[in-house]
Amino acid sequence: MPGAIQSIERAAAVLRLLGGAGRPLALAELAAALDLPRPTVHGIVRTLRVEGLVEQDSSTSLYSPGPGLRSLAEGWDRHDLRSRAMNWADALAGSSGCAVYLGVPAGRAVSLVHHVFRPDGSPQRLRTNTEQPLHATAWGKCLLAFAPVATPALRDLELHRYTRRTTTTVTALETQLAGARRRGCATDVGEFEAGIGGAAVPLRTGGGLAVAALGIAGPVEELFGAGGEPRPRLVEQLTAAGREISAFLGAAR
Amino acid sequence: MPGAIQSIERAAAVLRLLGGAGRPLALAELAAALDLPRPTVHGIVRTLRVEGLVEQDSSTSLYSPGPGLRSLAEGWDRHDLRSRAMNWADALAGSSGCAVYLGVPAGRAVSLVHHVFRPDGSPQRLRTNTEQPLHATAWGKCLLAFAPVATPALRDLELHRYTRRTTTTVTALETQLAGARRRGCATDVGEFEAGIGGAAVPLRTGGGLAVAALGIAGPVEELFGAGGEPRPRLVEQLTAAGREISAFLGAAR
DNA sequence: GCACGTCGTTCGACAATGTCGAACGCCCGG
DNA sequence: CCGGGCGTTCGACATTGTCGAACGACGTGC
Repeated sequence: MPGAIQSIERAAAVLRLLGGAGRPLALAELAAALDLPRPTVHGIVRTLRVEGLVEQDSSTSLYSPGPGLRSLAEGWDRHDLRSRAMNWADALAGSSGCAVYLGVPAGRAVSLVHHVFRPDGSPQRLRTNTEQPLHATAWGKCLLAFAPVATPALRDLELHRYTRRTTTTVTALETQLAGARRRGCATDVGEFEAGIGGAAVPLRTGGGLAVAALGIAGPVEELFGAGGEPRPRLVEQLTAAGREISAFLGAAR
Repeated sequence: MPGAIQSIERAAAVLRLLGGAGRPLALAELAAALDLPRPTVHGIVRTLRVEGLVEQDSSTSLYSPGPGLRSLAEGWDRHDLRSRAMNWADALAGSSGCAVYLGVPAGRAVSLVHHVFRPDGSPQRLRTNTEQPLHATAWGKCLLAFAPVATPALRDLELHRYTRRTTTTVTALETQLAGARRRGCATDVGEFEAGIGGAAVPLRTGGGLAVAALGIAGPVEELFGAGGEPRPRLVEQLTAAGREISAFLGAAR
């Protein structure tokens, strides 16, 4: 099919028009400039609006370039992400009673961009801006499972042993990741620090692309039930927070 | 059709993936991440490459975000445009023997971002960063003709009279613009300064969107033949330069 | 050096999919 | 109150994108 895809060409033209004209444009203007019927253009801008690449003023109904364009060009940077997720992260710490971490991929490791202390007043060390292994933490495994293109291939990881429970073989790690994908949530049962476990869910931007992991951490016996499964109440709170942050990052209102 | 357009959604997802992964990606990686057949993804990236939103390394054939993404998000700013067009503008002045201007839309006027003196050594005043009327200069009319969304509607212009030949009615201006569109080149026969004429062609970015006008200026009798038509040799040089700059700004390849 | 795997790419048939005429409700100016 | 503009929805049609199959090139491990 050596030919360009029509609708994508047209969508690009719409974006260029909106960016080039320094002011919000009406649908009819776009349609006239592109020499296309209004319903056709409307379908395109509706899609772009859902993707967050175009905004529509709710009162004038004029269209202008959306915030997603910038993030398309530059990706999400860590500070951006942190400031947007902070409110939910704090609330999650309060409701779950756990420490909360926000991790993004950084080469062969996961970098923690945010850390909320567990709200019980116990002594804790701030872990912001530290790096942790991908294969031994809930947030690391979460990124491996849901953001495969932003993380190294499994066979390129050094599966260093941190505790007795650390996973050190590729195949075992793969089955864990498959389970995490199925469940929508990755876990760590004391694999990095003995006795300290965690659970993490992906944060996704507009297109469903995972860009970060939101995790909670605490004593293993507090996070996990007898069967080794994470406690449903916590998983629910975690996934709910993840969904909300994703919805906020993601374009779709 | 209250549903998103599939191919545009997918294209956006591709762009996000390429932007999110900090490294060039292989086609197969994209296909795997999107869970789509490789030919399907190939069609999408081919289109995006033509649009300049994606680049493909010719040796590794890996895909990465293209330069057009940035210009999508920010449009072309005047300094950018100037630096990119300068080489050709200087050469055009040399070969044509005329002064060369580069104009961009600025509200109800055309703003001159670059000015090359005519190479005959005659005394001239630098016009960079001055504004001139849209309706009375070749570059202004060029923008009106080819960049209608970035310029005001004709009826919102004040058609002020500068010389005896200035066009001061909307209908006359419209027929001139139609002629310019047909010819691909707008002209000015001493309508702003008596005896000084000009000709201008649009500069287009990736999608064919006109963002600036490239013009030459000189004595009317030098630029125009007896019939009032611009001299073919000059028009040819001008359009050739415009094509080359557009190709450089433009995405393709 | 052969066979194999994987890559990016092309071809082509099918049907899913986007396109666009017609029509709706809405707001504004006459 | 009407006429004309807007953004938006509906729906039938056929255009158009999708994807299985296949090709040539490249690199690898028997």
